[in-house]
Amino acid sequence: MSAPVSSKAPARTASPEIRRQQLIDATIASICKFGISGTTLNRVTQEAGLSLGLVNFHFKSKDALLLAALRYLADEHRDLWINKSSRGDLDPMAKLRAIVEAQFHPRICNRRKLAVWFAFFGEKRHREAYRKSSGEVDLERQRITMRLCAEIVDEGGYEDVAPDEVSRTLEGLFDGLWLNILTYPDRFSRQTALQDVLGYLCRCFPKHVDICCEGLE
Amino acid sequence: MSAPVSSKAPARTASPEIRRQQLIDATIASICKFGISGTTLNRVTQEAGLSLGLVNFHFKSKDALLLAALRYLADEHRDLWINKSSRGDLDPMAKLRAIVEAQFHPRICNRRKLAVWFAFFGEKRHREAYRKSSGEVDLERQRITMRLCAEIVDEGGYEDVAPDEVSRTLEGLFDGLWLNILTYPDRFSRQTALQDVLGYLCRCFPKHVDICCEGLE
DNA sequence: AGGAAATGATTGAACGAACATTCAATGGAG
DNA sequence: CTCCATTGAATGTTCGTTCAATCATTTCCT
Repeated sequence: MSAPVSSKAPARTASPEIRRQQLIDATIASICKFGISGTTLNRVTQEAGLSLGLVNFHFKSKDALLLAALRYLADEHRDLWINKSSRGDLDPMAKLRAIVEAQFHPRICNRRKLAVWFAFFGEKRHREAYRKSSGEVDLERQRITMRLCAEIVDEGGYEDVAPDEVSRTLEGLFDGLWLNILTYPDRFSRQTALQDVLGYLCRCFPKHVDICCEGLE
Repeated sequence: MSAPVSSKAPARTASPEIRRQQLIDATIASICKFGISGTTLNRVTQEAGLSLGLVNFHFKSKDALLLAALRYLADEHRDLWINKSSRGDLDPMAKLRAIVEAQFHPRICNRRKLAVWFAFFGEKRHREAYRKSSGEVDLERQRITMRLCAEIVDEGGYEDVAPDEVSRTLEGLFDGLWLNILTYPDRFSRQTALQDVLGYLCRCFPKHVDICCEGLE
């Protein structure tokens, strides 16, 4: 009856890993609602149901907590496309499409998480923290899309397509459509964004149209 | 000799209009360096060479100052394309190109001002202020590009081009390329951005290629 | 196994720095 | 003299960080 290890026992004390994740989740929720400057340690710990002092125990400082939240999102995003884009059984266009779909996957592309990305983009100080922490992921993705485009150009003999131009355009589309989904959700959605990016790729690589545009509309 | 109205007289007192513009300029400079949350009234007035109390005299509050700075940028931006896009002597593609060129005009597309845009995008509270203050400008531009695309489609008989898709893609490219220019200036520049957007339009409207891509590369 | 020390996790009050805003006093122009 | 612009010290609030005290769990000894 007084079983202490019951399934619903809230566990007064828990492992650092669990507490760190709880705090990261609460930080993401708080940044979405109040922005980085409005995210106080009081709010984060309240959202997590923990006490104020825990943040500086499990993290060194507020900045360290913010960076941990950013790193968590960056890793979650990268995991979504890095596997498919290196699988040997997929052709270049399928890999490229996998990267695009990862960009607008519901787990990544939702108001809660988009708000965090743009919170870091919004101030020079945090933007530089972002570059140091996750800039390599962006560069890696751009390099991969550029290489995939080069392979597709070879396959299809697209002489008028410059892989570096396409890769830059894709990077621009990813961020810009994210921002518009966040700011104008009534005009931009995950679905229209996916359609627009794949539509662009269809114009670049029309002979691959059956691959890149299947299942749309 | 003791001329009081000399050219270099710093003018201890000035008209509200001048003071307001001084404070707006200083605010833009401060937001670029320190972000919105790092923009204190002390820093703004110090940057402007004025005293602390002047802000709440010429503006109601810090928020009102921020909104005035945003409105100033939005108007400056809109002025750059609204005229050309409604001139009767230009064909649709020339108008469309004028809008694209305004987006990456040096007066608009520089680190100082891009930083302010994304400062407002970075937090829910400021993002909503942006929507109320400048959201209509974005909607207006998207409507115009959509209408221009429809006219170009009629001209060229482009049956496979959907104007709403192109207008959404352009909006995405504008914001996303801005962000990448701000974050990765070594990989993205005004020049490459202009080239990439016009390159996209060339793929949509290949029969207008001579118009939209002239003078590039 | 029983219990006591040791280790680790948790709490929230207290502190000092930074901030927006107020306002009484001062300055200068007309 | 009157009115408007200007000044900057003072005020009250908010926030990150610290830390001594408390609680829970593990370890180790008998």
